[in-house]
Amino acid sequence: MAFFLSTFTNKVDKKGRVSVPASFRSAVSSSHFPGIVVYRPFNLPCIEGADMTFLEQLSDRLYGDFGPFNPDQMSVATAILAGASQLSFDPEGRVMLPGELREFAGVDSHATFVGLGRKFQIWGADAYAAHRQDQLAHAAEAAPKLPPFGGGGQA
Amino acid sequence: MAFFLSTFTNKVDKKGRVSVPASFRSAVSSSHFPGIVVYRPFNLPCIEGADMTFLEQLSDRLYGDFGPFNPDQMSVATAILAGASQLSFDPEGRVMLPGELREFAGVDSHATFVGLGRKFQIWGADAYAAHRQDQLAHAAEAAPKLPPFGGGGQA
DNA sequence: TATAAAAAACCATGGTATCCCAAATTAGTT
DNA sequence: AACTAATTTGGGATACCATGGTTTTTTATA
Repeated sequence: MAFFLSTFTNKVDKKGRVSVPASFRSAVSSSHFPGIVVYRPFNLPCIEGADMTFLEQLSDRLYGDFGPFNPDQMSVATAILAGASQLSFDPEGRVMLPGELREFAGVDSHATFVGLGRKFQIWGADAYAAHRQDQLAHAAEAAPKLPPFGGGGQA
Repeated sequence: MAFFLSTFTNKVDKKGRVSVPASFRSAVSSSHFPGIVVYRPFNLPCIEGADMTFLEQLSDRLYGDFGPFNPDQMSVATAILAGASQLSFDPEGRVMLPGELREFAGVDSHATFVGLGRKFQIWGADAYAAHRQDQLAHAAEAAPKLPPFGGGGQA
């Protein structure tokens, strides 16, 4: 499955197109759907994205464990899948971000792509600066509280 | 098998025709039956749909899990399979929703297609807004109870 | 068989997204 | 520093999609 690293800020043109960072594009290129999938996260004012495999796994896992008619499963499916969009690349590697998500995340002239491993986030350039400060401060005190990783080593 | 994402609201014209979102159409195009199958769900005032493969798989699973003469199996089969309709597309990609289901779901001037992975729902535009609020609230408390899946957590 | 009603095919249109080509910027090399 | 390659950005032309209406075919009814 795709893996996303690093941070990139690209322009949003007046048609609403944004270049997806080249390294993100090559990360999803081997996926079933050659593009990205974006959705609205529960708690943060940003756009979240991943490759299609990520969402298919989520969906199939939910259906598989509970059958297609479990209320808990359906609510999570509705929350994430219903608000998600498949975005395919144009020949230059750009996508069109859905207007609803752009508004929600406050992405207007610039979009900041933030690699977070199996998924990534897209922020309005200004909102991200503040968010990053928060996260750095929080991480310093959260890290010692994490349980040990399975293999004994650390990432 | 077909995979449905995102939410689209389309108009129902006075003849009862609705455009099925293009991405849903291409999702079912490789299926055995080149159209959608709709049925009345158990608990929700909406129409549910999927591709033919989904229903076949549901049927196989019912028979497999319960045997072909189990009362539970029969009631589920009767509820879903017996009331299901195959809808094929007109040359422009529209279908006619069965009147009975439209009434049941309160679908009149607009139909909201909600992608939920392997299946989707069709709601009256107004009823869906309320439902989505419920689902988001419910999902927030249901999500932590779900088992983790590969990739390191959900939104 | 004739007629009405319904369903299906056909055609036309506005709006939007996508493609295609080209320029500008950035990164990497020699 | 100069050159080359890759990536990002911009804009005009094109294709696609949702929608509305008209005509033809089918089905049901008298």
